[in-house]
Amino acid sequence: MPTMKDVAREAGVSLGTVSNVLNGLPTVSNENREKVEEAVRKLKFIPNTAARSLKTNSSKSLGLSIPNIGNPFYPELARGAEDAAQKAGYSVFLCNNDRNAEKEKNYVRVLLEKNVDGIILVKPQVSMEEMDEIREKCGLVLVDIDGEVHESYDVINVDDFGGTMKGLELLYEYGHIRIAFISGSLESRSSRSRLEAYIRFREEKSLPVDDRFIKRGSYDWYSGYTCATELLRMVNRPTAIFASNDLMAIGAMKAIRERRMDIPHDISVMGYDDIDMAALCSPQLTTVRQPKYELGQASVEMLLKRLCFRKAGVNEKGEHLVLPTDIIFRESVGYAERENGGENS
Amino acid sequence: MPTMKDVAREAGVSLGTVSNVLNGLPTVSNENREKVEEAVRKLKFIPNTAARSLKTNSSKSLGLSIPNIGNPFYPELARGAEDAAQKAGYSVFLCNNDRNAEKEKNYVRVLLEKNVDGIILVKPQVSMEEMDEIREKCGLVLVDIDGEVHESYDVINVDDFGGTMKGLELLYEYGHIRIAFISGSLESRSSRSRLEAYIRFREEKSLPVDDRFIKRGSYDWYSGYTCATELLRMVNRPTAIFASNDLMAIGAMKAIRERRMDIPHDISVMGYDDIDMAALCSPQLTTVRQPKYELGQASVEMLLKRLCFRKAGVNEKGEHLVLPTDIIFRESVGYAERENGGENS
DNA sequence: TTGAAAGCGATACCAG
DNA sequence: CTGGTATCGCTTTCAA
Repeated sequence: MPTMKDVAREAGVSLGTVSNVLNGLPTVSNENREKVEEAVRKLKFIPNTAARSLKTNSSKSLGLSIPNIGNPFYPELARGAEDAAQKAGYSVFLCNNDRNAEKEKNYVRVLLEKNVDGIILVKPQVSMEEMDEIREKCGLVLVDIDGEVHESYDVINVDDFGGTMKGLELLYEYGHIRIAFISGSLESRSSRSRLEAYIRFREEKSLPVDDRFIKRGSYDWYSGYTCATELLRMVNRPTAIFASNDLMAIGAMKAIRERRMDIPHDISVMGYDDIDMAALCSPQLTTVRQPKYELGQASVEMLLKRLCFRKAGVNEKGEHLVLPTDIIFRESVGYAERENGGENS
Repeated sequence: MPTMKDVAREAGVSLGTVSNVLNGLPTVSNENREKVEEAVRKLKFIPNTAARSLKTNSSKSLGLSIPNIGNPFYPELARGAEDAAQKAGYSVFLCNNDRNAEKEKNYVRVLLEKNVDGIILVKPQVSMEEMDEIREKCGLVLVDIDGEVHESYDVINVDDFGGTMKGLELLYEYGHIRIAFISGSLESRSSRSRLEAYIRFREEKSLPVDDRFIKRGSYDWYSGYTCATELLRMVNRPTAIFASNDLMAIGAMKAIRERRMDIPHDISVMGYDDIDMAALCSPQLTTVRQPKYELGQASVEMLLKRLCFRKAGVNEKGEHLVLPTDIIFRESVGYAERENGGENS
């Protein structure tokens, strides 16, 4: 492996000059620049990032910790992050923690050892103290956090409350009153926000809240399947099911089809996320779209901004971003049957 | 950020001793060991990998280049790779190249700069010369390669030919003769193997090869959809469709349903890969399972083995592994209608 | 504009 | 068993 020294020798200039050329400093004569570039090509020189990193104390790499790469939501987010990072000359370590706090902690440690310049924690599970420790060593951006956090932190969330409201509003416009809600595991803020929106919505519309219409799943398709099965067995069953994510909505549709009911004629289904599968299943799923790619992109951009501040020594206060959602109307939502229309009167 | 020097001072020992403790060398007195460990804890010391990497010329990290993280096949592979790497104390850089040769080349460069110990190229597009250059600098494992490659390379493929044969055999056992085949883009070895298997199968069973039954898709669901649409418009349409991947099979099912036909009663569909979605769609897709997770795992293990050889200076010849496939029988395949049974006689 | 030299933080060798 | 020290490849003063 040729080093800069070899390049310098080959080009007949000094080490410093090679460095200046490589870093694009204008303070090099054209003649020397060409000689160096020539030598670089000839030797197939590749700079050693470890050495640079050691000297500059910056590795030009970021860490991205996500809960579950098996959920199609996250690869999309990761791709957004990766693209944004690459554009800025950074690489990213993708860490899949399987929603396991231990694993997450472990990865953080590894990332810190790798000397990453910053870390993005999606659905972080580490404690406040640990976050503070991380921030002492590198930049930190929190995505989809549970609970409140000091305003000095950089945070990005998606507007779960608003998105759920919009989704429920759509069902309401289609005449649905008996709307069931399949929630995700309530440990996470986003799950709670969605559930809160459901409850608030019923209050605002003065609809009775029947607790039997609220089911608790765990974001995998099978839990959607079982929750829906219970819902369908009720004597006065719902005319619409709002699931907290698409995977559960798809599981619910499966349960519905197995009971030989038609979607959306007999019952409407609405999901959340807009994963690829939502457009692929049949009927195609009407859903609340989360800006997945943009989320990844925005977190990296926010992190990069933070790194600038840190380098400049400014202690800019934390940014708090909330990304909006859209409704994607497809086939799985239709008008409620008349017979159910008067339920509430 | 505390360094080993700080730890040494805090513990009242020398730098060398700290290093020995950190690396678990037995040549340290218990007393000193404890003093050092105490100091490490107190200072929250985290070793700097860049420095270590510079000295040892090993970064304890690997690069994994995949074609498309949006295809659910690859996250699964990536997870297998990551788990195996982590177990051995390695981290992995995930690089998504969007099936773009330029991007892939770029990533290879970045990985080399990062001083990764090895690179796994899935569906590599780089030239032979470039591969050789990579091998000069670090370990290299090729997964799912196109065409032949020198036997000194480490290669892992999945048994596409055999898997396709098994799948077609199943359809045959269910009485299907008029089997259509939707291929992927033929630039890749795996696609070609699957198509070759189809042709061979027809020869072996002495079935006529009707070229209109062979469609060429591009591995995304929409191409499966359009190919199937054409197939269904034929006067003497197929009784079964074998798609080269699940995404296309699912697209095909969509086309079939839109024509109000029943699966598998009117037509059977078979996929390839066994992505999560295959169990989720309805009817559930019968498919040829690829060992995705195992593929990632095996590539890392092979790479690690190669790294051992390299370190030891041995030039062990390349390993060539072919992973087997399974048939996953679900709902989308059924018996062919009698009327078609005699087609071939 | 260029070159020489001092480190960055760890490892590993060798003398004690 | 321990401590001192050269070294990895690069960046970054500082003098020439």
